[in-house]
Amino acid sequence: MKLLYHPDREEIHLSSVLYALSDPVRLLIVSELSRIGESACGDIGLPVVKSTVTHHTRTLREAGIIRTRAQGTQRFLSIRRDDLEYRFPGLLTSILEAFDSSEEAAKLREAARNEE
Amino acid sequence: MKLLYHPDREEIHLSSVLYALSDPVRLLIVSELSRIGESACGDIGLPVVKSTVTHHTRTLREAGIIRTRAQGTQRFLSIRRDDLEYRFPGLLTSILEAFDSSEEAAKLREAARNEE
DNA sequence: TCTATTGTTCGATAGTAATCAAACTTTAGA
DNA sequence: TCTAAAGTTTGATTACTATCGAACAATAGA
Repeated sequence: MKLLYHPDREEIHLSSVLYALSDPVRLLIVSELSRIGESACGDIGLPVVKSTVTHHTRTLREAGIIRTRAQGTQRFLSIRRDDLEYRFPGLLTSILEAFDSSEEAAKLREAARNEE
Repeated sequence: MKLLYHPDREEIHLSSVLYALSDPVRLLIVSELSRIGESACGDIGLPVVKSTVTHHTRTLREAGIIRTRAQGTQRFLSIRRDDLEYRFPGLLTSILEAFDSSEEAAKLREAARNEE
């Protein structure tokens, strides 16, 4: 397996983080990780196919938002809370609160349920 | 002159806001507006040509982040603080604090000075 | 060893976007 | 009425991206 690149704490850039979080599917991924904690890709209900999930998780990982840990055939994802809080205090919290109370989140979660 | 579209408070969406703020030049525009208050486009020192500024200010306006007021040949820009705070409490503050203390901001401000 | 599971890679498609230069519009003021 | 100033529009370029399906790789377990 390829080595999974994770940027150093100091190499996490605001514009990349905001870009990564500007996609609804990626917001849903992060919101779910925040809600249920570390999870395998496949355990997160998402309204897109596997290869698209890979694309999004790579975007989030390379932006420094999530950490990917390989175990067997699975990839476990978790939020890099400490690093994000260190770099951008309060940012993730306000974004997730806004997302979780949005219509957009509700619609996506429903789309994900219908895909199952 | 065309009518300038501004989304209603309730039509401001998180992903559009994050997308609009994921561009360094647009972050600089918002940061400058926050620092010096309402300003004409041309009074904000930016490292890009006029037509590109128009593009970026339209993106910010259509995302609901800034308001554009026409007066004479000028367009005065200001941040929609109340609407943003209502929709996404704490978000803009944490983004601007992160940006203002970043290397990225320093570099852009220097590039803008050299363009003058 | 064979197979099912989990996720990645690759190729294609269709859409979007950041940038610039050049031409244009609108307005203020001489 | 002319002209200069401030932005906008348009067209071109270049680059990226969200998505899917199909083929692939790696691993756990029977």
